[in-house]
Amino acid sequence: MEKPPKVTQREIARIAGVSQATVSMVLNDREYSNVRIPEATRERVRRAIEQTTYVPDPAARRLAGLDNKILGVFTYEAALSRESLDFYGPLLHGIEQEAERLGCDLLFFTSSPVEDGTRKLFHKQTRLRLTDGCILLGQQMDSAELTRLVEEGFPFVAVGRRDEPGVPYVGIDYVTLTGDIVEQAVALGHRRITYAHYGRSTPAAADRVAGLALAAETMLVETTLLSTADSDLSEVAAVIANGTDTVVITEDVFMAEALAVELAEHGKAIPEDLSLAVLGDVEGHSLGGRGMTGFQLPREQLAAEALALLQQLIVRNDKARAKLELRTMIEGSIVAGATLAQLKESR
Amino acid sequence: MEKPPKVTQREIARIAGVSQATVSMVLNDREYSNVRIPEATRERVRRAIEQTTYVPDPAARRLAGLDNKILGVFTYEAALSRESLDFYGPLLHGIEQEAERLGCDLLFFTSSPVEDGTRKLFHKQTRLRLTDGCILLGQQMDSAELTRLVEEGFPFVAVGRRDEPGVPYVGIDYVTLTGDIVEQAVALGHRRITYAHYGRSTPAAADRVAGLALAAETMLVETTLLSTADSDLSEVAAVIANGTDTVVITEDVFMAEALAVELAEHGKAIPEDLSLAVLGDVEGHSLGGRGMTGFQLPREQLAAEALALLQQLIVRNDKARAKLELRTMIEGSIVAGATLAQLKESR
DNA sequence: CGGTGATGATAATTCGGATTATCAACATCG
DNA sequence: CGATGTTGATAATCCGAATTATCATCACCG
Repeated sequence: MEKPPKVTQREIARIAGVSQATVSMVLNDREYSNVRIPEATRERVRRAIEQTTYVPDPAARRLAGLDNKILGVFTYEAALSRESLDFYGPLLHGIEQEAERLGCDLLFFTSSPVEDGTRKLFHKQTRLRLTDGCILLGQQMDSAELTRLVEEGFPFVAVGRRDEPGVPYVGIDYVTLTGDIVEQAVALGHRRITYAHYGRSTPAAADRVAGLALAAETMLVETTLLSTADSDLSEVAAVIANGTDTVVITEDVFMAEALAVELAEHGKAIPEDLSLAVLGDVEGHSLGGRGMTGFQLPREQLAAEALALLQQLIVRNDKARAKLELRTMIEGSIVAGATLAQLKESR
Repeated sequence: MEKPPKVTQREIARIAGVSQATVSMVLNDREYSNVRIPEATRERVRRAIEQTTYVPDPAARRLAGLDNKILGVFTYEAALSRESLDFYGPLLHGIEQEAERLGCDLLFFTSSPVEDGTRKLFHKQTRLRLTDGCILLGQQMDSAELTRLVEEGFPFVAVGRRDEPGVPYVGIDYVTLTGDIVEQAVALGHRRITYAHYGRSTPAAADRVAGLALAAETMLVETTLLSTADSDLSEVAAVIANGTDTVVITEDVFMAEALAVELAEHGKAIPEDLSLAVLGDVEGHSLGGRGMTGFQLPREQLAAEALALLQQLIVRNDKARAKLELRTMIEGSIVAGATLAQLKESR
């Protein structure tokens, strides 16, 4: 009751009548330069281990330079709260599944200190180095931190496209998806589109704007950009209601829902008076019983691929690593929905 | 680009012109037996650290016997899948919040091998020892593993009441809650109750049965127990429909929903023909627009208290630890709902 | 019988940081 | 002036496992 004397290799060695080094070699089943251990001895060691409750100390293994089979999961804000789970849930699920497949444990950096509303990856007591590598999730990634990770050669993968050079990532191709939505709007007769967005400067947000601009140019569509960073949502709604654009595209489903309410107050019904599409995942959301037009994003796959890439970065040596494709874009798909409708001739 | 030579205390020492030992002592701001370090030297070391990107290696710290500020989270099945999240979500949220408060990271043992459908805590490569202590979640806890943890003196806390001696836990008082439900039924005129359960042998399941028995005896109520382990749900429904009991209590909300469907086929409406109550959390669930009668369980608080207790087990020395209350029961509350109704006189 | 390999296994070292045991240098006291 | 502190800081160890350097032993060969 008083002493839980932990079992070490030394203890195993004593029992089996061999040296600690022998125990280590049997355990890892390795053949070093000129070391040979006959089956008889190996067996003796194995039996000694079975007699006890020996488990290798992961800290010691790590210190000695071995893999730990621990992958870090860093989120720039709390990931497990009810609200965050909407976004992080599928990602975490994908990560958990893939980690299970790889035989890795997951370390969540919940202790990271919060500065300016976002967690800092590097701090005086970061347990980052305990992991073999790390997955980064969140919109608020800090460029300086990413760059430092690259410089230090620490294995990591960002979920979401990033601009910083050398940063490995797996992202979603919003440019193409956005183009597809515009194409659909055009096919339904629309020529004037308003994009209501948050005015964020993340790569994903930039890609949507870029996709929109590209599609507008190709398909001769006029676009109006309204940012809720400049004016609040009711103002945005007023501008739309008084304008002549026939389609409203929003950055995500939450803005779509809020905007629809505002527009209704201006007497604009969707999709009768105005079509609506969302440049984000719309699964499980609907507007007045109508399915929303938007994206279906393979978040679980996204996360799983990120983890798989991370694993590759960890296990491959430098040469093999150089050949890896560090940046992957994944295709999402369009959810037709019913909020983007044929343009009425009546105009 | 080729060499990320990690910064160690030795390197800091070289820069500051002191010994590694001095660096360590400055970092931990400790005063050993007869060691004194003047402010001037401390400052020199601190500046050297600021010049570099030094961060202590957690593996080395751990090996040297210090706290790691890492708490383990062990679940007996995958916790982050969409279905599991129903149950684990609030618990994990509570854990995350409390961990953040305590400044601890969380290690999820996703690599634990699955045997007989449930994960094993102990295996040849368990990273358990990397953590300062561990939280156990899930219905399927393995008695042998719990006992071994107790024997080894490893700090841990189970979420949910356990029978094994010496196991610290934080659980929900199902006995009292169940009694309250019965009391309510009696107040509404009911005297004959059927309890439909899964026939599990977990402590929580046993507590519900015990609470029911206790209440039945006190309040002179007749109870019938039906287990879906013995017969399937439609049979259970048939027995209930043909019987004379006026209240059905189910073990959880899922069984309640399924049973309600079956009962409807027998022409029994709830609560007109039969009252229904659930011995589990009913938040967010309803039956044909009617709120369910059942429990509201403070899952987040439960998890947070478990983590707080774990932290106490870790930081206190043996003596102080002996005085700790290792077993805590938390009170949930009753959700009145509308599926448990006044008994019609017409009988 | 001395030399040369192959065998089997161990002692010694490393990893990075914490802690203990020791020591040098200088001050103070009687 | 020598004994005794006091200050300041270092060398040496330890933690547990991985790996390298070395060393016995015995067999076989010429």
